[in-house]
Parts: sequence; structure tokens; C-alpha cells
Amino acid sequence: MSNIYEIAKLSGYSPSTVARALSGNGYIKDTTKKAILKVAKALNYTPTLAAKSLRNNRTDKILFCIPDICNPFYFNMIKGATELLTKHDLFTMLLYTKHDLSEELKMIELLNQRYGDGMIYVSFNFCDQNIEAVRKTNMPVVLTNKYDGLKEDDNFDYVYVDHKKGMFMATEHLIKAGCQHIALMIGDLKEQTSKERAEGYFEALKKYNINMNKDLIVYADYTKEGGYRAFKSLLDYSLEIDGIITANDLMGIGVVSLCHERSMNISKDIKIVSFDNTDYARCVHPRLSSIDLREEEIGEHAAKLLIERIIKKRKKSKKIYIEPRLVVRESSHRE
Amino acid sequence: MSNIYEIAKLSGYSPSTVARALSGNGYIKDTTKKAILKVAKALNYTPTLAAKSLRNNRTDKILFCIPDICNPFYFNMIKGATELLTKHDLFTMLLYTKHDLSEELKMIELLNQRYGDGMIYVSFNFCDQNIEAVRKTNMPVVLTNKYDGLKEDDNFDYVYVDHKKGMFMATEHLIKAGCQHIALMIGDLKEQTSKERAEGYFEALKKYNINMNKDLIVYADYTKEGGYRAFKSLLDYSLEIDGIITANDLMGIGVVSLCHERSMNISKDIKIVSFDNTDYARCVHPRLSSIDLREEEIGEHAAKLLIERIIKKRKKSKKIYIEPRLVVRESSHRE
DNA sequence: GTGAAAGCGCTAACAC
DNA sequence: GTGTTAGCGCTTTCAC
Repeated sequence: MSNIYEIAKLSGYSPSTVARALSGNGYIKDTTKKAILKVAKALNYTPTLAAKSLRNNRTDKILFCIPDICNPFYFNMIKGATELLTKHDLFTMLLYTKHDLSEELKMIELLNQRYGDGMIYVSFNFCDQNIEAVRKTNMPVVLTNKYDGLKEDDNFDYVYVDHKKGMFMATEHLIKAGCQHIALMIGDLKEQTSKERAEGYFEALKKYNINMNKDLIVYADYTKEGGYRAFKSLLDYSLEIDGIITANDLMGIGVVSLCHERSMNISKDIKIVSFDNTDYARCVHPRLSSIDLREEEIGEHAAKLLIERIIKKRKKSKKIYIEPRLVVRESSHRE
Repeated sequence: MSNIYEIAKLSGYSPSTVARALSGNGYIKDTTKKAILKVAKALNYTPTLAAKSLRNNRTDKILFCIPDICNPFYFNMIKGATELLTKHDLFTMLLYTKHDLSEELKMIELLNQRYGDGMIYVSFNFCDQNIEAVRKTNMPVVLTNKYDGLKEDDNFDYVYVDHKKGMFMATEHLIKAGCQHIALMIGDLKEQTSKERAEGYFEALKKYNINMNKDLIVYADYTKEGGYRAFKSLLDYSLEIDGIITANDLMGIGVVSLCHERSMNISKDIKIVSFDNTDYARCVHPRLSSIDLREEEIGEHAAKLLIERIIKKRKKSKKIYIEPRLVVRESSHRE
């Protein structure tokens, strides 16, 4: 690796003149600049990031923590964010936390060590531990979910999609389509996102005076296989079911699989609405109705907030609220 | 941010003693160590990466370049690699290149600036330009594909899956299942991976004395929509087709969509084999037969090679060869 | 056992 | 318009 001093030696100029030539800042004669750049090129010079960021306290990188890279739900979010960040010469560093708190804490520690200038933090479960760790970093962090334990002087930005409302919309849609026995397939209610979503389901049932049947709620792990198994146990319980909402598309696909296996007619025998509106929702037959959480916009907004903090030095926190959207497809058509 | 000097001041010890306490290296009295660590904790001290890596010429990060995060093909590869790297305290930094050469060059430039200690480089198209850029970095890079233009003194590691053989297996499978008019849906043949795969198709046809019909080859862009459109144009050409191989699962799903739309009986009217064997292959009905390229193992091997270079200082290059595998499912069952 | 000091490569303030 | 210098926070060698 060559450095500024080598270029200085070879070109016969001082290191600071070399620096001027390379950075474009400060006064410099055109001929010397050219001469220096020529030497730099010959040496295949590239600035060393570590030195630069030690000096400037900037890394030009953004940490993007996602729970799971295998879930297409995050693709568009990543895309939306990355595109905007790139425009401001910020690189996106993807880190995946495997849905695991201790991994999340490691990533926050990375921010603390200044692996990046800021973080977009996606988690299903903001809790006291991870939020406290984020507080300690004292760095720009955008949360992509609500967290109810915020303190008075907390200064986080966040982009919030109303999961509860999304679930309300899904449930209402099935009710209006004529369903009376609507099952809910959801994750661990200790996780905040699952909890919020479940609340939307309860609220909709209440509004339409439908009695909640606890046996119609099954728990699964947000995977296709999990959805398949959970739906099987539900069916084997021999309950009357005419609609089901799954808390993500992958589980929805698991449900579809089993319907095919058992020759159930989707939309006639049972209507399905899922969550996330990813590519997967359009892969199966019939295609799944799904709640669109508008991830690309979440990503864009998160990036925007971060850019404001880092580049424009905004001090006050901002909260952005995004409305979910119901996308109706064949899996829940009225006969 | 606190640093070693602050801790030194507050604890009453010199910076170098503080460093000893924090690193665990060198002689230090147990009581002073404890005292120093206490202060460090009180100040919420974390070492600054930039300073560390400037000094040590190590970042403990690995750059992982992938063409497309939206393609589940890479998931398992990332998983396989990350798990191994994590065990050696190397963090994986995902960078996606959007299938774009200039983006790839940017990522290589990042390596040059020592954003990471090494790189796992996935590309559909290793060409003189990107390979030359990699050469110039003089850093450990593992290529996950073959590149024919290697020079005598090149010292790259690579993990190589035989795409040609995979395609040969797919084609042979359809032939043995009774297909006579096998279409091929593939990407731009200027891209090396597409080209290799196409060769496997030609070779299999040749071996079984089936005349190659150029009209049966369609080009698509490795997306579901692209597959759908390409297959449509193929059908509208009113050719006799009893089998089709798609160069990835997403295009395969596009084909399945159209089959459903036109009420074609998959496996009876037309047999389908796709490539990659991702989750998507098991999402549709009937499930797709697919060539498994064993991505998780690719990732693991790539990580292993990199670790050997970085930690064990291996100097000589290594090449690892992985055999593809055919996974037969309902889309290509013999009647 | 502890302290002092140099240097990784860059930037920016200041001197000439 | 160019050169000198100090310092970012850490590690490591040498001195005591």
C-alpha cells in the first residue's frame, strides 16, 4: 500500500501539497497537481479509510441491522434505504441479527466502536436492554418500530408502521367477505410486533361483535414450515374455520400448501389474508391477499432521517408514521 | 466518547498501563487492573475501531459482495459463510452490487481502502476489468465462480460449482423423463455463468442425439416477471415444447404462473426443471425440480479459505470444486 | 510493574 | 502556492 508520504517523496513535493492535490482543497498550481496525481496513479494510491475516519470521526458507513436476511420482507426496505444513502456517499453495511437479542447487542456495540456513522435498526422486539444499549452509543439511530418505554429525554428517530391497524384491516376485510370463524396465526406474543398485530385482530372482532375463540389462535415462527405445521394442528382440532390471517407471507404459503394437500378450496372453503405483501404472496396459486407494510418507504424514510442527522446535523428527534395498505387478491375473494 | 487517556487521568495510571489492563497483555498488578477496568466501565469505554485498525492494519471485517439481495439463492451462502466467520471474530459486511459492473468496482475499491480484511466476491460475470481491480488490491479475495482469464502468477482462491454440469444433469433428466423438445430459458450469454450453463444444455442434447432448435432458447432476466414474459413469447410462437429448463427458480415460478393461467398440466403437458433449488422451488404447486448448487457449502468454503488467508497467513492459492445436485420434485415427474 | 514515546496515514491550522 | 506541524486513539517497544 502506498501512502501520501511515498507520493511526496517521489513527486518531490511535501505531504501537505500532495494532500491538497488529492483532496482538491486549498490552493495548488495546476501543473504540480497534475504531476502529483500522476505519481499517485502510478503508485496505485488509495486513501486508507482507518486513518481518514480516525481523523474525521466519520466512516461514511451506515449499519443496517435486520433480524433475518432470508425474509424477503426486508428486501425493499434495504433497497429503499440504500438508494438514498448511496446518493449521499454513505455505504450500507448489512448486518443480520438472526432474531437474537445478543446478536443485536453485538451490532449495537459495533456502532459504539464507530464501525458506522449511524444505524437503521430493525427489530421485532425493542426492549429495555437493546434500547438502553442504543442510548449509550449516543449515535444517530433510526428505529423502525414503536417502542413504548421511551424516556422523556430520549432522542431517537423512528419510522413507524401501524401493525395493529394492518391487522385490523385484514380482519375487517375477512369479516366483510363473510367470514365468521377467523383464525389467527401469529408469533410469540411476548414480541412486541406480534402483540400489536394480535390487538388489531381483537379490536376488529369486537367492533363487529364476533366472539373471540381462543382456540382459533395458533402460534408459529414466521416460516413456511411453521405455518404449515400450525395450520395442520388447527385443522386437526376439527374446528369450524372459514378464514385465516397469517402474520407473514411465508406462513401464509405454508397454509396454502396444506390446503392444496387436503384439496381445500381457497377462497371458497377458507379465505386467507397474510402480512408483508412480499414477492411470495404472488408466487402461489391462488395469490395471497396481504397487508402491505410499505417497506420501501420505511427504508427511504429511515435513510432520510439518518441523513438529516449525520449530514445536516439535525438535533431534534422525528417520528414518521406510515399507514399499511390492504392488497386484495384471489385468496380472499368473495364468492 | 471516552478514550484511554481519560481513563488514565481518572484512574491515576499512565495510558500504557490502562492499555495493558484493557488488552490483558503484559505485566500488571491485579488490583490496578481492577481499578482501571472499573473506571473504564464507569466511562462506558469502547475502543475506537479506526485507531485500532490504523495501528494493526486489521479491521476484522469481511466484505461480502453479492449481485442481488433479492435473490434467495444467496441466503444460504451468506449464512454458511457468516457462521464460520463469526467464530473467528470476523464480521460480515454485506454489499450488494445490483448486477452492475461499476457497483462491483466500487466495492473492490472499498477493499482497497481497507474497509475490510478480505472479500468474498460473488459475480455472474468475472471479466478482465473486475479481476484486474481485484488483483490491484493485493488483498485476500475468494471468487465464487470460475474465471478463465487467470494469469500465471495470479493467486486467487476460489470455490467453484460446475454450472455446466448442473445444466447437463437437468437436461439429461428431462430427456430421460421422455422430453424431446426441451426449451431453455437463460440469461445473457455474454455473462459467463449463463454461457457455462448453456453449454451443459448443448452437451446433453448432443449426447442424446437430439437436434438443437435455436427457437427453443429464450432469454430472460432471472426474475419471475421476466420468466413469465419469456415463456409467453415462447408459447405464442406456437412451438412444440414438452420440457423447459429455467436458469433459476424465480424464472421457473414465472413459467408455472403462466401454465396455471393457460391451464397447462405441469409434468403431463410440460415438465419443468429450474436452477438454484431455493425456497421458491417449494412454494409453488407443483413444486419445482431444481438443480441444487449447494450454496451453503459454497459460503462455508469461501469463509474457510478467507480465514486461512487472514488468520493462518496462507500464501498459496486454493481452488475448491463443488458438485451440483439434482433435486427431483413433482414438476418433472414421469407419468 | 509501570511510564514515556513513537508511529500507523490522514487532515487542517498555521507559517512562510 | 507550498511546507511544517500537531493530533485523531490505539499499540508496542524500550526505559526505569
